[in-house]
Amino acid sequence: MNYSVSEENYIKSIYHLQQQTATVTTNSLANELRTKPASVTDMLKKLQTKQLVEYEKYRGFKLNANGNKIAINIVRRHRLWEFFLVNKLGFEWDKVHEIAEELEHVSSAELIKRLDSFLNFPQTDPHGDPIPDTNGKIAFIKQLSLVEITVKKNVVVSSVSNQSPEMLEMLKHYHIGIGTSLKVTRHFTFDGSVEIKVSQHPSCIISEQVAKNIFVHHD
Amino acid sequence: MNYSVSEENYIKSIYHLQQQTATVTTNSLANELRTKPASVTDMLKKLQTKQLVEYEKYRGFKLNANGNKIAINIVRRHRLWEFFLVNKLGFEWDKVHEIAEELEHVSSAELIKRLDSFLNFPQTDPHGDPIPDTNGKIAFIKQLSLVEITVKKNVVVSSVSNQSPEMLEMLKHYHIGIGTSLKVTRHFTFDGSVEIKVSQHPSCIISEQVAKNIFVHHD
DNA sequence: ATATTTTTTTAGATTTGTCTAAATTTTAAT
DNA sequence: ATTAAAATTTAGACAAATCTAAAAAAATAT
Repeated sequence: MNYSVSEENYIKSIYHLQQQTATVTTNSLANELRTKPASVTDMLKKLQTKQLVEYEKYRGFKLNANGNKIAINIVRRHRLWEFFLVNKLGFEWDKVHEIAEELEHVSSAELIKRLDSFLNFPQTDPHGDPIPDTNGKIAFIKQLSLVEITVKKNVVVSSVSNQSPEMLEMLKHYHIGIGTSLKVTRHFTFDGSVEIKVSQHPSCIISEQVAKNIFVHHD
Repeated sequence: MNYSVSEENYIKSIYHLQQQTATVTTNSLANELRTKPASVTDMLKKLQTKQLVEYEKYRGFKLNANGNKIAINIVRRHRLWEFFLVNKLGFEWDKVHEIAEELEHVSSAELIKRLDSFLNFPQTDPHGDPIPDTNGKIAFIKQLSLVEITVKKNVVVSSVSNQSPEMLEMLKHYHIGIGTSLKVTRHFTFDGSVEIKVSQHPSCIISEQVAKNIFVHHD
């Protein structure tokens, strides 16, 4: 089965919202897709007849197994393209989302298979999010944000949850990117800020607001 | 200005048909786009109000300067993607058209700029067709088909006008691809077939029907 | 030159995805 | 437990792109 760009966007958005709340509401989806609740209701009926969602009037909805599989495949395409854009075309990671949003809808499975191979089967996208494999399996990486890390352990930045240009600017300033090794040297309880040490650079202090968005794993 | 996928497909098809006949008819365009003449008339009115075509009722139509610029840009995108698919992802050249047909509508100019640079500013696509530059300039390559070539001159295959899998199969058998050096050793006047010599391979004879589709330039 | 055929356009309908405004249902508040 | 507020759905409309069938114009054949 093939789905329209619009259908795919709905499926993907439901998938993303489900990561936070098991059941998605009409309003939250309308908000995510920058459309109107009435449009969501219309599309949801369609996705229901296509057997992609479980939907009960006034009760919210969630993807069924079938819908989930399709969502994960879209995520896979999206993240592979993001990897391509950053690592082959040299885009900054805050510029690729919009373009990958378009590329992800190109429908050839053979294309994605070859792209994956060309990129050498990457495990994560430029933001550190895992790329689902062909079977839809998503590698789970136990990650903790900088505010949760015990001091003096060596950790590697694995993802950043806020992907705005403003965040990128800060990270550049702190010399932090995906894969950067660092160490938390101190937690300040007053405002929750943390002191970190990135090798080759002097220690610096980052606010709790920023630290919360930086996820790391032990190396 | 941004154009819909459908509009872009119309613009591109008009452009291609114009290569053969200066003025394009409703029927020929409907045929090219596998749609109905009535749909063509509808869209043509739209393209006229958008100032992309010169259109006179019952009289056929052609792209104006503006429409032409847009068409060439679409062709540029299409051919760059074809080059990528063949030379980076390893697709056979007869498999890439359909996929490039989708990729060409991805709208980021920055993407194409970087893709071009990543591919090292290729001059021609995998079928030997020239890739328009950023300004829409298309390198003109004087090409002659094998039936028009004088014997014993070294020539290089620059394009093949029939891009069917059947043709690709034949070309493989003859060890011919874009860039292949060869020499016409004889013309047979009886059926128009030609004998050629590809270095490292024994001479062989190809039918006029095939030879007509193989274009070469002197090296 | 007139009739026939072909091509093109118009008129009206259809599908997809969206919207506004009104109605309905659920949730929260007193 | 009612009432007020919020969320959701329905009803009906609209734009884009397409279609069929009929009408109009142009090309052609006699």
